[in-house]
Amino acid sequence: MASGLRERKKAETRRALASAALRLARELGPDGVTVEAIAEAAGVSPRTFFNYFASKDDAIVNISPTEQSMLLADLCDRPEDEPPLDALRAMVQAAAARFAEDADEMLVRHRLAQEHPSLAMRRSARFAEVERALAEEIARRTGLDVDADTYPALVVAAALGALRVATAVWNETGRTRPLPELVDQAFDQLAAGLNRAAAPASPA
Amino acid sequence: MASGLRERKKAETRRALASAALRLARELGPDGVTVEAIAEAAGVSPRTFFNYFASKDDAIVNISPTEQSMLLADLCDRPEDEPPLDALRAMVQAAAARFAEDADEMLVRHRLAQEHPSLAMRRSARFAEVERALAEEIARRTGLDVDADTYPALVVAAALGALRVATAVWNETGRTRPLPELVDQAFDQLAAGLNRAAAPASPA
DNA sequence: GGAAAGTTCTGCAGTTCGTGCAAAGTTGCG
DNA sequence: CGCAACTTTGCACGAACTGCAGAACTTTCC
Repeated sequence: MASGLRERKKAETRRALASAALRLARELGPDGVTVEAIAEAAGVSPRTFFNYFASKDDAIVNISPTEQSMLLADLCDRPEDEPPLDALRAMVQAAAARFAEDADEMLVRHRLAQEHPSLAMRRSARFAEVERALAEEIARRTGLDVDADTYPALVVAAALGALRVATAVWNETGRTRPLPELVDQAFDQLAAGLNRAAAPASPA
Repeated sequence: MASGLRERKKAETRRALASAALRLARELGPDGVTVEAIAEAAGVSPRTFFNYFASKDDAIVNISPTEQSMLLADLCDRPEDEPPLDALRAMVQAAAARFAEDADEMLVRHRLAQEHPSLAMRRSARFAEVERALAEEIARRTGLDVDADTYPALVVAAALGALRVATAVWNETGRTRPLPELVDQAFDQLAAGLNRAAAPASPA
């Protein structure tokens, strides 16, 4: 079995490194923190840091290693004949639910990314890594060619954009509106052809 | 005036560096080429390289320094009362026309990015930098709050996604269909609410 | 319990990146 | 020419990241 002490220690070390990286980055700025400092704060050697994260920025951004495969798995779980945008909406809602669990860390990361665009870039780049796999699944379902038709990659890009935008608004507005509601609103706008906003609450 | 010899030399050095970076990256792989080699191929000192590009990857990807401001300028040139998605479509068409000018280099970069995801990440990250500015312009036009409403950032994300996807399909299919047509198809799909593909040529 | 096998951690050495600084070289202009 | 503004360059430096090989630890199996 694989649930031994070894697995637990690895997971804990990873969390310790990510958490130390985030804390130090907030205190000193992303450029003020070194890998050596992160490793020391987590109680491991600097060399070990690179057994867990490929780069310093990755540790700060900390896209969970399983988040990407979960996105794909959630999409594949949807019924085959469901319209692509609806299947993707469900997938994004599932991801949003996971985000809401670590709401506090998410907020810190969001603020950091606001001030230091390089982190925002790294973050969105992480999500772009799954785009290809998701687009291939949509292509398979629709019988289209992912390399020759615009639809599969486009609908995936729009869906991940909706996730990104909804999360940003959620963080920016201090969670006055629940994240699932924002995700739904974004997907409603996509489904409506993005023709101007469906006014959520027009001011007097 | 600023159109002296100095300006011309700077532009030429920049092109020499970018072109050397791309050629060497194709021959040796992105990791096999060093800044020192790029600088030598361009006939300048390694130190000078960093006066033109912030990183080695930036030189290979080479998003023209003016491309980002051109996107924003093209959007601002559109009439105020035009529907946002239509204004963005025109902006993307203008960008696509610029892309078509350097079609050959574009193709090499596309192939490199296919094989080395880190370059693709850097590339899309470059485009993400303008998202904020574009979203603010859309927010201004629609009277929405860019931080509190999903619509402005969402429609911009979808439009840039359409540009990215259309360009990818264009490169992938060997330019059998003109880029403007692919861009139009992508925007038609967005305007139609992404509800399955508007079949371009259904198989028998 | 204890040895063998498999893994993770760690130190070390080395390459490359990227930056600050100040001197040297170029260009623009009167 | 001669001064001002700008660009290039060399130097030094810290930090990122990688390969390697041995130490330390877990797991497994007897």
